[in-house]
Amino acid sequence: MVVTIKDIAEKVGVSVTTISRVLNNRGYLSDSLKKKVSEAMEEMNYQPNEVARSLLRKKSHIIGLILPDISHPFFGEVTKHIEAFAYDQGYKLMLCNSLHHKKKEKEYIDLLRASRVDGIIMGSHTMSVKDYMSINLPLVTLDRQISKSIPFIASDNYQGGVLATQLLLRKKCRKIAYLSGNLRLSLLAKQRHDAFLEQVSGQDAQFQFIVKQTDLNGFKYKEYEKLVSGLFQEHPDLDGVFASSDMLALQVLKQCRRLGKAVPDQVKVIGYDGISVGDAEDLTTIVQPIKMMGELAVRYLLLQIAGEQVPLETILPVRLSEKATT
Amino acid sequence: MVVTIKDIAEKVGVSVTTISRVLNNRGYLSDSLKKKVSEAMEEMNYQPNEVARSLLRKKSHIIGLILPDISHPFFGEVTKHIEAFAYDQGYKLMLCNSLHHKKKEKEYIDLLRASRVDGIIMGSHTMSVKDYMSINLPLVTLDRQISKSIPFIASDNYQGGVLATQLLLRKKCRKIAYLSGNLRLSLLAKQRHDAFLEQVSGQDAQFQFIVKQTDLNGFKYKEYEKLVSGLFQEHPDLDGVFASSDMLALQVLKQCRRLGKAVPDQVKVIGYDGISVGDAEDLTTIVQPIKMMGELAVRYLLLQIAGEQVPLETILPVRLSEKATT
DNA sequence: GTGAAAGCGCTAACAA
DNA sequence: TTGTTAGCGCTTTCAC
Repeated sequence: MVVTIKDIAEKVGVSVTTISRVLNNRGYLSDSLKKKVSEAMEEMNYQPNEVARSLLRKKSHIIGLILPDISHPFFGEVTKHIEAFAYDQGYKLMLCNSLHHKKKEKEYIDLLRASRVDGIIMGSHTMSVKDYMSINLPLVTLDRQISKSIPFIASDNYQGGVLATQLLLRKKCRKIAYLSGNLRLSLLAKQRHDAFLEQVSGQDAQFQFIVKQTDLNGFKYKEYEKLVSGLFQEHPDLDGVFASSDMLALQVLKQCRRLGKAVPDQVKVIGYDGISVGDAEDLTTIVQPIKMMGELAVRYLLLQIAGEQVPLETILPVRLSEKATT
Repeated sequence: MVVTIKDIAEKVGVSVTTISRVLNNRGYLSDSLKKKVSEAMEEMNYQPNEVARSLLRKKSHIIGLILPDISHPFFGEVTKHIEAFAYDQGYKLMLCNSLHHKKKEKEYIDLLRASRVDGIIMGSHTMSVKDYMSINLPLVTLDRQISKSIPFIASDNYQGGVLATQLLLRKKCRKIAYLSGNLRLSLLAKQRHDAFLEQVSGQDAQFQFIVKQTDLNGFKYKEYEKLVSGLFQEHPDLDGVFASSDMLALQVLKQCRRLGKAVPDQVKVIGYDGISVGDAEDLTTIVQPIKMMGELAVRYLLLQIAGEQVPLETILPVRLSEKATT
C-alpha cells in the first residue's frame, strides 16, 4: 500500500498531528524532530496525498483548460505558456479538448466542476452564454468573448485586420481575398473581417475583393485545402490573400506552389497568429502576443480564485511581421 | 457553498446513503425515489465531489502526461489522440511539460504521485533509469525507451530510416545529409541514424554523406535554422537531405527557398513524423502512426491500472508518404 | 511542544 | 428498500 502520514507517525513514534505540522511547517517544532520526520518520509518514499488535502481545503490547485484542439499550433503554443506560468504558481493543468463539440464541452465542464478544479480557462466556445454563466467557477476566456461579464483576454483583432489589409494595399494588390474559418464561431475573428472590409471599401472601382469562409467548425486542413484551391480556380487573377490564420496561409502558399504562382511576385500572402510553423515558411503575418495571452489568462484566473477583481476586457497589441511572402 | 450529498438528502428527506446509491445506481431503488433525487440534484445544480470519491476509492481517473513540449506539433497531435481516447475511457488528463528540464520532470512526477494519478504516460526522458523505476505507478513510455522493463510504444524508427534513405538513393542523390536533434537524447531516433548509415555505407566512392546534429535539448527553431544554414554553407553541393523531424525539414525547405535552390530538382528533402504542418508544405516524409501510438499508450496504461499484463515493447509500422519535395 | 478528536464529502459494510 | 456507522488521509481546533 501507499505510505500515509500515519505510517510516518508510527515510524517516528509521534502523532499524526505532529507529522502534519512538519509537513505544513506550522507551530513550534524542534529541529531534531523535523529532521527525524523528514528522514522517515524520505526513507519511506512518502508523498502527501493531495486528494485528501484538496478535500479538506476545498482547493485542488488544478485549473481546467478547455480548448477546441490542442493539436492546432496556436493552441499548442498558448498552452505551453499557460502550463509554464501555472506551474510557477503551483497549479496543475487539466487538459480538455472540446473538438468543437457542444456535448463534449458541456461534459468537460461538468467533469471539471466535479473534479473541483479551482477555475477554468475557456479557449472554446460552443455553448450558449447562459450555460457559461451557470458554471459558477472562476473563469477566463481566451481568444473568445462569451459575455461582457466574463473576463476575456484577446489580442487586438481589429487592428490586426487593419495592419494586414493595409500592407496588401500598400503593396499594390488589386484583387484581394480574405479567407477565414466560420465567422459566426468567433466574434473576435469577425473583427479582422470587419477591419478588412473597412480598409478595402475606400478603394477605386477597379479594385476587387473576395471573402471566403469555411462553414465547418473543426480545423480540417483538407477543408482548408479545398477552400483555397476553389478560390484560385474561381479567381486566377488574385494578387493578394489575407488568411485569418497561419495554418490557412500555409495552404495558400501550397496552392501557389502547385499552380506555379510566384510568391510574393504574383500573389502576396499574409497570415495571422505568428506561430512558429509560419516562421518556418518565412510567412508574413500578424503576430499575436501568444505568451502574454497565456500568462494573463492564468494570472487573471488566479486573481479571481483569490477573490480579487480582474478586468473584464483585456486587448493586447498585435504587430506585423513582414517576411518573404509579401 | 457548494452543494453536497447531504443537502440533497435533506431536501429529499432520506439519508445520504440513499443518495449515494442513486448516484452509483446500486441496490434496489424505487423509480419514484430515483426521480425525486435526480430532480433535486438538477435543481440544486449538484455535482458529486470527485475529490472525495477519489480519496475513498484510491482512484482518481486521472492520467498524467509528461511531454517535453506540447507546442511541438508532433506532441500536440499525439496529445490530441491521447486525450480523446482517455476521455472515451472515462479518464482525464493532467498535462505536464518538462521542457527537457530534469528538475521540472522530477518535480512533476512527484506532483503527479501526490495527486494520486492512476498512471503516467512519459513522452519525456531526462532522468536516470533508476529514477523511473522508483516511480512505482503504472507507466508507459511513448516514443522513448527508458528501460526494457517499462512498456514502451514507438514506431519502427529503424525501418523509417531505411525507407527515407532508400528513397533518396533511388532518386539518385549523390550527397546526402542526415540532420537530427541530439542523438544522445533518444535511443529511438538513433535507430533512424543507424539505418541511414547502414544504407549509405554500400555506396560507391563518389557518394558522400554528412551527419549533423544540434547539441541542445529544446526544440529551438532558431537553432534548427542555424544548423541548416550552416549545413548549406559548408556543403553547397548537397542534393539530398533526410531530416529527422518534419519541423527540421521545414527549415531545410526554407533555406532552399532563400538560397534559390529548387526542390526537388536540385535538392530532395524528406522529413520524419507526418504531422499536418508538413502536409501543408507537400513535404515528403515518413509517417508515424501518431493516432495509434496515442491510443495504445492509453490502452496499455489502463490495462496496467487494471492489473493486466501488457507488452513491454510495441513497435508500430511507419510508411513513406511521397509528396512534392522529392 | 505535542496529542486526541472531529470532520472534509463520499462509499461500503452491516443492520433493520 | 433504506439507514447507521465507520473510515479514506489529511488538517485543525482545543486540550494538556
